[in-house]
Amino acid sequence: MKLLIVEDNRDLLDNMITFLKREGHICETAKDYRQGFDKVMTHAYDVVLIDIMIPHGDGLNLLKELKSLKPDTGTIIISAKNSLDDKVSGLELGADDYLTKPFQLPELHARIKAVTRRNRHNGNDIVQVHEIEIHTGKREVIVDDNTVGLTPKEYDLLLYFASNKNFVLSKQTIAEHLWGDYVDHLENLDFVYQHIKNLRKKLVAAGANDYIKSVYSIGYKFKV
Amino acid sequence: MKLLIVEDNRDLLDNMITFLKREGHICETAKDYRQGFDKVMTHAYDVVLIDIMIPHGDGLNLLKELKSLKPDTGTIIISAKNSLDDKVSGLELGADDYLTKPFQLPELHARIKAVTRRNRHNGNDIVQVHEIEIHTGKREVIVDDNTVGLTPKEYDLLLYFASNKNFVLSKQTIAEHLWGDYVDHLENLDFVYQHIKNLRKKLVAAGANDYIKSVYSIGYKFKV
DNA sequence: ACAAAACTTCAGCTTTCCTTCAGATTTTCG
DNA sequence: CGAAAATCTGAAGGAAAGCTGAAGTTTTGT
Repeated sequence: MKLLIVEDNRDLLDNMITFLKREGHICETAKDYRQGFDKVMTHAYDVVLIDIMIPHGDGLNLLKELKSLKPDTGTIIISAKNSLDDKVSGLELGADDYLTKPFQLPELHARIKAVTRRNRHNGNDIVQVHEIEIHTGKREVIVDDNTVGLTPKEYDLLLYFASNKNFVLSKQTIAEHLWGDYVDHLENLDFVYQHIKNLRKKLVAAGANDYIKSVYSIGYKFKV
Repeated sequence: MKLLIVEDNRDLLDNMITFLKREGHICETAKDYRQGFDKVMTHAYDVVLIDIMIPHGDGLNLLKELKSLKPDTGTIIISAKNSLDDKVSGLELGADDYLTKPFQLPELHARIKAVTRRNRHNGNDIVQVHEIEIHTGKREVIVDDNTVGLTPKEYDLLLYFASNKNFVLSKQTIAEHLWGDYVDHLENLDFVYQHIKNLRKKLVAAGANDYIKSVYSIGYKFKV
């Protein structure tokens, strides 16, 4: 999952990044309103975490702008104060959840998952494509009652495919979703082949159809 | 899709080209006002990306000239400043969209697609010509509920025809659109015949009429 | 600190697509 | 009608993209 964290407290930011990366997320960061605004306007994230108290403007403003332009982006407000006012205005402005500092990182993670579940998968924990079940809560994939042992990258890849059924995804887009923006500067995206191959092999071995179709010179399509 | 990028920052330009080529687009470039003006006046593009801050003149001027001469060319303004003035004047002068540096390349791509969708296809993702449906998002062509397996060139060719129904397109113009402006220096454009032939054959085999009419000594017309 | 798992790189192989070539067919125009 | 130019066609060669197994590197977990 691709996240943006708008937070100026360096220590907290580092903690969050370390933790969330370990959980398998791609993390981008912004340290103030301006950076946050730029990133938010120019890129798609699954969830944006916004600290209300950030330099150069109000986090609530950023939230408002984000929600008006990209209403289906998940948003979580983070605030130092436990003030009811902030909470109410945050949720009124369209935040999907609200977290008060200090918080436990697993709690944050749980909320991120909950928000995307509500936003992307119609409140459903399980993404199902015919015989393939993706349990997003447990990060587990099941085909015909057998769990398929996927590596993190393979899992992300499958979930990304399943969330974009029947659309052509360029190798570029796929790489960006799984590795982050830095792949733009790479001249070689061949490593994608490996994960496609391994994912295909495991799914087929588990008894699923090979829904991953290659689209010559562009990328792949998860065709159902 | 055929794009022109007017941008003097070499690094940014290279990044954009790499990315957009990977997405299957033909990219032409101009590094200043003069080059941009020449290219724009002498060739046809689906979308022109213009950096406002370019040598030898104002990007907004170029935009104005382009829009007055070829109003249906898609245009996206790129600006380093996050100034409202630029944005307003850019959009007032007829730009179809506006992007602030720094931007993420997928965002750029999304906007290019959005602009052409609005400009060329009446805001529709599906281009339909009688029994032929071109699903631009899925990169899929369907005739009578059967998908037609087209190669990249064939697909581009068909989409180009379908976007220019009933207009005579010269072989030269077609070649420029599919291969880029470098075909100007070629004395032999015979390879176009092949793709026309293959496209015709596949469409007819799928049960469609042969809308591609040859216009002797000129080129072709997609007649509906 | 070690072993296991995951990721990346590399080199060779297969497939798909594009271009070239040579010859046949059609169109135009004197 | 006949010749020249343009177009069409099938087949072959070459180029590019995709696939794969194995080796090397990094990361993870104990």
